[in-house]
Amino acid sequence: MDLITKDSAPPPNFIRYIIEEDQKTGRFDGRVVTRFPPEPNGYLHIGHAKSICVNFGFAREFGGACHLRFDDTNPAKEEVEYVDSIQEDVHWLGFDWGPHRYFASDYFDTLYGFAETLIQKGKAYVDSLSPDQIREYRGTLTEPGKESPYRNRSAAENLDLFRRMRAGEFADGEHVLRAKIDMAAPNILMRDPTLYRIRKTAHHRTGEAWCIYPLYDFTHCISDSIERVTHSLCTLEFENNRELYDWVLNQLEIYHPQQIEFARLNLSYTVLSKRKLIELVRGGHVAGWDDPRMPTISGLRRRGYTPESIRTFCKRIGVAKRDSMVDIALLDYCVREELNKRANRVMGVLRPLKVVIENYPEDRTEELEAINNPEDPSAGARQVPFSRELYIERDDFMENPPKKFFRLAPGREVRLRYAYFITCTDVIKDENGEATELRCTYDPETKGGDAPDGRKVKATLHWVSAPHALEAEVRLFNHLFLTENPSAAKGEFTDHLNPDSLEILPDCRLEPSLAEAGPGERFQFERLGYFCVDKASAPDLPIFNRIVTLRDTWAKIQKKAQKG
RNA sequence: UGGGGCGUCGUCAAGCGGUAAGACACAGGAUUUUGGUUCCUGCAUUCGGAGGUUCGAAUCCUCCCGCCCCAGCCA
Repeated sequence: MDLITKDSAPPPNFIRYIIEEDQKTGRFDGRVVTRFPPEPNGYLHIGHAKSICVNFGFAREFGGACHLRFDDTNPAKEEVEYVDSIQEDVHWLGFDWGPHRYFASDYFDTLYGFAETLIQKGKAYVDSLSPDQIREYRGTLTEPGKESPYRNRSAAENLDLFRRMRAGEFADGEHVLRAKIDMAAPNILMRDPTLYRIRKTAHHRTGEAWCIYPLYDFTHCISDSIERVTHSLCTLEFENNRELYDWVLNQLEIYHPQQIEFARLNLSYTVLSKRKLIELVRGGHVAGWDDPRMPTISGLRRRGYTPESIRTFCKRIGVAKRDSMVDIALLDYCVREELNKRANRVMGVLRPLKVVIENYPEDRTEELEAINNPEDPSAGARQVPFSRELYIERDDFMENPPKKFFRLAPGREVRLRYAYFITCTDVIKDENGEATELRCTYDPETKGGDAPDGRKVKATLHWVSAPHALEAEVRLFNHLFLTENPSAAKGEFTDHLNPDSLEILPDCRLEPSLAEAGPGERFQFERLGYFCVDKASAPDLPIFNRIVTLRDTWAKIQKKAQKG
């Protein structure tokens, strides 16, 4: 089912205005070509999802194309593992680049040729300063830099040196190729930026073919040009690079796309920088890139988020130039919204409390009908077994209930969903005074959940028949960080990790129909939240991940009461 | 103190000279065999600040203030 086409039109934003204007004036011959250019040096996260939705979204909206291009110009950091995961994630999100999959490394020959062109035009030179010297010569934010003594080598000498760089005659760092622009430029990026460096490192695609590699500013604009990209959409931190982007293409006098910058996504209670994400993985703070607490696409996928909900989220946050921090509650809302319509309901008890119905026959089992999804009549109904011994949620019983607690308590009558009204008659406790078992009676007249005499109860509880229950492990996830913006907080961002971000409940009891559920299947556990069968789940040890809780008014009331 | 950007509700975000959309969050209420869903209702006399132009300004001008980015042979 392609839900993408059903997505309603996104709200207006400044980039659409630009594209619409270009369409009107016939700029780029009415074409719209965008690109998503990840460097294969890490896993994609929800910040990338925004960029993917923006780029593929505009392409689709205007009947154009969006290229997937791997920006693989730094062999030291890049690996095939990452290109595989990136492709999987983009597809999973629901986007298709069709035949347009490219690698910057495919352009190495062309790039090299353009570099020689620049040299011949006197617009690039081989510099032999050390990295430290280059830094010193660059000047500072307020002081101009000074020119390298090698800046005025002849074109012939530069060409010779550059060819010998390529031939491997020099060691790493001995020479670089630099653009000859202006060492006094107020934009530091224009102070003779480095175009090529020597790196005697094997590349994941080109192997040993090269020992010099082009840098981003030289590669990106030319790659866009080669691919006839029209609108090169990137994040705000590249605003300073635009001047250089334009400079290179102007010197080369080749096709010239327009670079447009928008704000990257920041999400509360998590981090979205590759460096920090890598640190979480390598530091063992999470179980891996696809740990369900991670904001990576693979983490969200394993957790149970749907691609549709992530797309909806990206549409709702909009596209603008303002630095912002989006409330993660909006992401929660987007999944709930979708799963409410799509997920079948089921009953599962996370923290079991035994209940014995004293007046219910010991040898009896009834099959009760339960509706699969009240939001979707076509989802039908199922049978759920009921018997004398049940489990209910510990939180659904209180011996000394406060004012607004409507659930089970001594002497109180409540409804068991789709079953009967029961009344608690006795509480059996352990030596610590902890309730271990409830003795109850049921009213046979209330089968199905309605009392013929019209009497009401204030609560309906979920339950599972003890002898029929499926034992399972359930993993609850909470915010990875305790603070809204860990990157801005004092100390190391890892100081702010939430010690309770993962809670494993090893002894849960679920209704038997769940035995059929396979990895990736999602359900609403009534009154609790949405859950997804984990990829490591097995018949002998079913594992469910909590995607997100249901909205919980009772929890709010409790919190308010606590604050007093 | 150089250059490039950005400042509209708690959080995102429309608005582009005609008198502040929408969403999330939050707060009430109704319906409910999920304290879920759904449904109502409320929530910026004001757009970083101060001046100015105009019949009229969030939108135009001036000055000021605040925040972000740039000194990798990373992207």
